[in-house]
Amino acid sequence: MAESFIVEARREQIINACIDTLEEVGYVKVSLTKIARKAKISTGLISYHFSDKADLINHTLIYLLSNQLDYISERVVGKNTATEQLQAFIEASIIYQETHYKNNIALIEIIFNAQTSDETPYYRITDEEEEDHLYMLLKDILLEGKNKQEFTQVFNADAVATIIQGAISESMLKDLSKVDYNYSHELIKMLMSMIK
Amino acid sequence: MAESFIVEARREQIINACIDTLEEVGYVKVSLTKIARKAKISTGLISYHFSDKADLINHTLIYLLSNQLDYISERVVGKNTATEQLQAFIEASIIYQETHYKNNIALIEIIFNAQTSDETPYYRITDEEEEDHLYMLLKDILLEGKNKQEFTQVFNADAVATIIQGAISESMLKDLSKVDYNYSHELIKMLMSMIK
DNA sequence: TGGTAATTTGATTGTATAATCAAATTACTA
DNA sequence: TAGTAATTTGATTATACAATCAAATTACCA
Repeated sequence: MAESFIVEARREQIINACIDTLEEVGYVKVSLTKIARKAKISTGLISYHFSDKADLINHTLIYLLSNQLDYISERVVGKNTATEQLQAFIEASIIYQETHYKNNIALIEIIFNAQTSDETPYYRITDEEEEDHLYMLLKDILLEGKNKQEFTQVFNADAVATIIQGAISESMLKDLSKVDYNYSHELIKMLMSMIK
Repeated sequence: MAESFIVEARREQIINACIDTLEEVGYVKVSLTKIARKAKISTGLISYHFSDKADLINHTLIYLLSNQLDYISERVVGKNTATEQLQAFIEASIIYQETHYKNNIALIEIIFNAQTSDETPYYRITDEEEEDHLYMLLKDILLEGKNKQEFTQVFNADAVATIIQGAISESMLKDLSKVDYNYSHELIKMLMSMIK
């Protein structure tokens, strides 16, 4: 359907304006008026395509998460050993942050501010249904490495996956370009001495 | 001065009401009216004691940070070896999160939302003047351990300090009580195999 | 080409907000 | 005790916002 194409293009345009505005002014000051101005459309048009502000934010979150997941998993699959996969996972995660700065800021702004309809902030949700795909991918790599005897140290895969995710997130908040060492490289080196 | 005492007590009361309200409704929905209601005072009184909303948030942030720093450093000093100090640092950090849940939520809400007068979010500030006291404490422990040959592996203290801070922050977002392993214990074990 | 449905506008409505301030109350001092 | 300063109230002001909707415009099909 031609209409479906127009609708999809418009929705994506609005989502991108939402990302830009989030990066510029932050979640607290984001408004439909500002998003509309950024997209050069009227405010009513946003309401036509999204049921309300929360709906727009939700779709923006989904868009950002799937972008990030695609980028990283593309670079992990195809690697043969768990060691190479783990290395690719870390490198891709950190490079994604550097090359998709705007997306990352928008993601942080949403995760630390948006709330579900029952007022629970997203960051306080414990993934009951294991919906954190990146976490699952990471844990699978660790378990596979254990199975195949690539990683010979005794370690708890959940704990190590959490440590790795934390180490990656933390680097998001530091300006790595202003640092005199290669964080990605250091992190991989340290990790290997932990599990190999 | 008697007035100074009253003023200090009132300011602390308002700061505590601010923390409670942040934890309950989140930064986006926090308002002077709600904080005043929580403290059972009028809105005007907040304006009398703080120049504006940003000023109140700033003082609340300072209060939260110094509380956390005091708690952790109290448990680190007195330990004799760098190994013990590092262990105490990690244990205290994680226990603080579990026992001061409300403070931690309020801290997250502020750091990921408040902005300086030139609109820069706090979390995007690169600590130019090394004002992150916890980071400095952690890095000092690592360097001391290196100096005293307690930590014999080759490692970059900045990178490892960042990894540790990330691993601790990440655990803040997981409900550790719903996990079947001792994260604090696993983290320390993994770390020691990295640096010892 | 004409007509219907989809898309888009922008003005309007109701609500929440931060900050101000005159007036009331309380604390302190001489 | 009287008077002055500090503290506190709550109504008011100005501003920003999300959501709605009638009207205008555009796309599509027969």
